[in-house]
Amino acid sequence: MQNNAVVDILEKFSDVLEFKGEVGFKINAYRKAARNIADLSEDILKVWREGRLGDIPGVGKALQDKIGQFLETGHIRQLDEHLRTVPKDLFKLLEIHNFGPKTAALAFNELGIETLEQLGDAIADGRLATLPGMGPKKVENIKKSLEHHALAAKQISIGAATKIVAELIEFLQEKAHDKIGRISPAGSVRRYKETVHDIDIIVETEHGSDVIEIFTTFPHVTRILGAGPTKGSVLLDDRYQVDLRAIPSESYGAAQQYFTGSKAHNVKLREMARKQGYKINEWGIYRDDMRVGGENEEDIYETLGLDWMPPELREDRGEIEAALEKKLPTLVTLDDIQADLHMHTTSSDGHHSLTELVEFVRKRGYSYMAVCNHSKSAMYANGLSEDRLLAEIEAIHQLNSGLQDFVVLAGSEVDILPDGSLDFKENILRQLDFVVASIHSAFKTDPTARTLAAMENKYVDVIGHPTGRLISRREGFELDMDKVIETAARTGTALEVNSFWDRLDLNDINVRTAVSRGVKISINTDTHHEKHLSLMALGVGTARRGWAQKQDVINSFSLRELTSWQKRNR
DNA sequence: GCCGTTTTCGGCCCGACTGTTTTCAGTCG
Repeated sequence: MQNNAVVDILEKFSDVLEFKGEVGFKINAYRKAARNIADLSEDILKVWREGRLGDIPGVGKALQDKIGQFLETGHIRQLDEHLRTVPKDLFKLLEIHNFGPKTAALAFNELGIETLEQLGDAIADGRLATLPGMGPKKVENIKKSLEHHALAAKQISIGAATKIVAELIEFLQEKAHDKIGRISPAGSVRRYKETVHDIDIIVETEHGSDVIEIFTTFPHVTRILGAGPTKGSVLLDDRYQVDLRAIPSESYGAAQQYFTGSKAHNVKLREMARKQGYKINEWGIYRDDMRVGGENEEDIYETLGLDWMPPELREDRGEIEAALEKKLPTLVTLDDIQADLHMHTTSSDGHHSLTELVEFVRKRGYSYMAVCNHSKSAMYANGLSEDRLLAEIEAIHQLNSGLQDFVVLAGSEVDILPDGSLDFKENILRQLDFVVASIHSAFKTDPTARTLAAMENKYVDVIGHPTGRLISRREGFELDMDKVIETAARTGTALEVNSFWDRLDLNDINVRTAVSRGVKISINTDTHHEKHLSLMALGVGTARRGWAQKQDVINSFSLRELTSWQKRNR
């Protein structure tokens, strides 16, 4: 799919326009179009070929032409012309904090600065300080940002971010318990975005300075970026930026709404407020300068005639329109989850024995689970031969006979082989209670056809991590998601939302398309160690971002419901 | 550059903070 490439080039185009001082609305139009293309689950090449580019919101005549040029030739003529007259490394320069497009343009025009090295040199020899409007503090801030740029993590995984948030909230509740009331994550962490840029937390307090002072003493703080009465900003372990905002009670809800975003959601909400004669900011919602709400988040939405909506929906992907029509989905919750259906033990590459794992899972309050160790071709993961698998099935039956109110399903994560066949034959599959089929090798060998073939098998219940992507390391393989979803719907095969922070596969967009077409999903942790069991929250967050409801999620079913859903029983 | 039960032209979200200013531009979220 070229979607990412199109998004990338439109963002570059908008950066160039901004550098050149083009009016903000035009710059915004490019960014808006880029964002809407990023939200597509379809291949943009297909959309273009079918002449439907104009159906994408924010893509008008001019952008249709430019996107078409790019898809046809790999270039946009107008952008290439612009690129001849901007710094060589413009996009890297613009990543430097405190060094925005105006400053970059000034530095380029006056000092010829085109690269990060040249910027560093101009700071060192004092030339940057000679620019108009440039004082010693600005130079110092740019210098620090430039140094920090190499260190800082570009994106933080949601797994790392939620862990940090939990630790920080616990820290503040302990050290500042007499000074704080409500406390909550905000920003993209609260929306369960798969990666986040920084971490936002808001706290209800009348003692902002004190609380922020305490915040800066959190053990992992390696740098204090700012600490005032309403906002503190720190760097943890030289990597993770965390912002804490101290908010008085009457504005807590407005601030929570405001800082949760997304930006696109808030912009649309504020446009709507304007039309209705209201104004929204982080302090409250106002009518003719009179505050009409802001203590609770619901105030903002309800004043505008909308139902409150879960943060995971707030991406301007139709949630505001749905709220207006009172048609918001009732999203699946962590409490709905009754089972974990993809877990490994020491038989293949897990850390716990069968009995240990079952104990850990029971403690989480589930009512059943499936053990799905790797199959024989997964050499690297100590995959089970037929004999070992049959022995494991027997062991699980033994275990079940001694359990009350809990059932262990004998399953397997069966490799989908390069030729599209499964790693176990039907005589084995038939003896399993549950089958996840996954691609683990030969990613370039027609993954779509192999996935479709696996779904035609009546013993395959779930396709594991369908696209094979690893968020920080590799793109998913070329999968025709449209065909996969169509076949999943027809055959009654579920698609996995693998909850590992580096997978989250399917992603939110694909979940949305799948459930809208009647495909079931299975939210699994792929647990190899007891500590992975809590990753379920990330999978549920991703499913919620894809508008999944309880009835869309097979592991929110009772065991009886699950069994009657399985295609082998239909 | 996009878009329309206010508009085919004239709108397009809002505020805080910082540093450099003597009234505001730039950056950020």
